[in-house]
Amino acid sequence: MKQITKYVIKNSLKRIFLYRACLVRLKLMGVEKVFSYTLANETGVTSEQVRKDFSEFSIKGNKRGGYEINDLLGKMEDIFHRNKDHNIVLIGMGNMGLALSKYSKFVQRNMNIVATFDIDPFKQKERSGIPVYSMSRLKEIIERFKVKVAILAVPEISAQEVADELMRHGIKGIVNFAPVLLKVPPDVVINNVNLCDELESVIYYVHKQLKIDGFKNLELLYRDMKY
Amino acid sequence: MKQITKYVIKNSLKRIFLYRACLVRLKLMGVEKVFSYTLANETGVTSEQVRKDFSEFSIKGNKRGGYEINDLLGKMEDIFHRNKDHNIVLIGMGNMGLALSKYSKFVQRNMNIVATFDIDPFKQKERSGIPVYSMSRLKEIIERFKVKVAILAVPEISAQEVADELMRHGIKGIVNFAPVLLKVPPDVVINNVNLCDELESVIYYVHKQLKIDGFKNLELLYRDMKY
DNA sequence: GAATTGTTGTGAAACAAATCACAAAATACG
DNA sequence: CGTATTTTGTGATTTGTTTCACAACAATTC
Ligand SMILES: NC(=O)c1ccc[n+]([C@@H]2O[C@H](COP(=O)([O-])OP(=O)(O)OC[C@H]3O[C@@H](n4cnc5c(N)ncnc54)[C@H](O)[C@@H]3O)[C@@H](O)[C@H]2O)c1
Ligand SMILES: NC(=O)c1ccc[n+]([C@@H]2O[C@H](COP(=O)([O-])OP(=O)(O)OC[C@H]3O[C@@H](n4cnc5c(N)ncnc54)[C@H](O)[C@@H]3O)[C@@H](O)[C@H]2O)c1
Repeated sequence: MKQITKYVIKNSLKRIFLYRACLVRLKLMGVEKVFSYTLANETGVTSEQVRKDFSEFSIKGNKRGGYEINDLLGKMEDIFHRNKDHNIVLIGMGNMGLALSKYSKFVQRNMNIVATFDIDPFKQKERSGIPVYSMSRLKEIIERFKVKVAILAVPEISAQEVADELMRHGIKGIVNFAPVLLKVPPDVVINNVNLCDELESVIYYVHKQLKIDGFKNLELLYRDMKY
Repeated sequence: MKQITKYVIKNSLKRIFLYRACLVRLKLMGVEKVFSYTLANETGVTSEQVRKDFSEFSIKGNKRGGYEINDLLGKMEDIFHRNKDHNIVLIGMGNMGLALSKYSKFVQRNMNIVATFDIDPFKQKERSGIPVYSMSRLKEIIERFKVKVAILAVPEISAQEVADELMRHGIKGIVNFAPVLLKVPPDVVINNVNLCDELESVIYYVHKQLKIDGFKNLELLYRDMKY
């Protein structure tokens, strides 16, 4: 049965991403050990939060000694299955698809866009090193590269239809840039990225602050801000 | 004092966005009234949640009669300050910036990218109808158009420096695509969009599901999914 | 090697969000 | 007009998350 299953990324997981980015930076700077409050300062959370998050993912440090950055990063690689490569397909080579296909950070994190697809024959040529195929080759490529995750950058109107096809071929996770809620069975993970909403919510909070500043009522403001 | 102030968009606000998108669709289909459970079904939440959210934003319906779609949309326009236009600047006309500058949905929602900026002289010409200026004209444009919100699509390394400049000229909200935590005073709203993390977390949840499926342990799975 | 210091790890407490349960209101129907 | 039905709105309850407080422990000092 297909239904709407919005996927909400847990805050603790989001924070783990922050810690990792921070650890990578510290490591580059030659640092070898961190304390929970170091990470806390760098990422804008509290040190208890850091330790609680680590405990959720069963990461242990040494009392008084803090955490070994290498150990931590190793643990996190395990958590995120980063020890192996992940093959991704990207559907829709329009403005957004093209930008994403050129984004080097994906590869740096072992996420390889192995192929991209578009319905438009004019777009079906190699672009920035990654092949652009016609939709008819979707099944073949997904199977060949054992792809489980797709990026969907097609127009709103086609998104559900394309998602259905992806799932027929075994895709289990979709990052969806189209501003629609896809209907999928509960075992498929959908992560909706809605950039209009992201921009609009900043406008919302900026306006709220401007208004509140006028009233000198800071309490309300901080209730909606999290560190 | 500059510090890290991550901005977390409230879940209730995110849901209001969902409701609105749904209402717009229903209106196009000629529907005039909705019940909380209609919206709930369409957006994958519960009907109590819909009503609680509405009550948070002091939206009232009529008992038995449900809600008038036009009323609701009007209320929401107020909430999001959509009755007036919002001028936005975009810094960094690389891959991502170019895609964003061409995105028509921003304009449809009264968010106008009035100008874009890039440090690279080769990029400083008109592109897809929007002017691309050199950074030296930032102050002038921000003041002329009373811009309060910016989109930041410059490389990681320059992000903080550019953010500082934006804030010097009065910018109060930033949608930041660079994978760094910007240090800003607490009255500035930062919304970090980290697409690597978004993709990686889908991989994370997909893997978790695959593993859990093997164990036929669904309980754990659903604890991390929210509707 | 005992006392001191600094840091982790985690139960308990406080806080926040979602769900439940139902009274109140509006409408429909006999 | 009164009874049944439907849906809202919201207190009460449950569930989830963050912060607090401190015991446990490792390292350091004397
Ligand atoms: N451009 C942006 O900055 C931006 C920002 C946020 C969200 N989005 C969303 O991302 C999606 C893509 O946006 P865009 O600006 O790249 O649009 P676009 O029109 O430039 O690109 C869409 C691409 O999808 C292809 N396509 C259409 N139907 C298809 C199908 N059935 N199968 C395969 N390919 C198909 C088209 O040929 C085109 O190349 C849209 O849903 C849009 O709302 C875009
Ligand atoms: N391309 C993507 O799909 C993608 C996805 C997610 C995040 N991002 C992030 O978005 C940002 C931009 O990515 P991109 O792929 O467009 O990179 P890019 O290199 O294509 O574009 C960056 C642009 O910023 C300009 N620039 C550099 N320094 C500047 C400065 N000090 N002031 C003004 N302009 C400056 C450059 O001239 C260039 O045009 C990066 O931080 C990247 O990590 C990109």
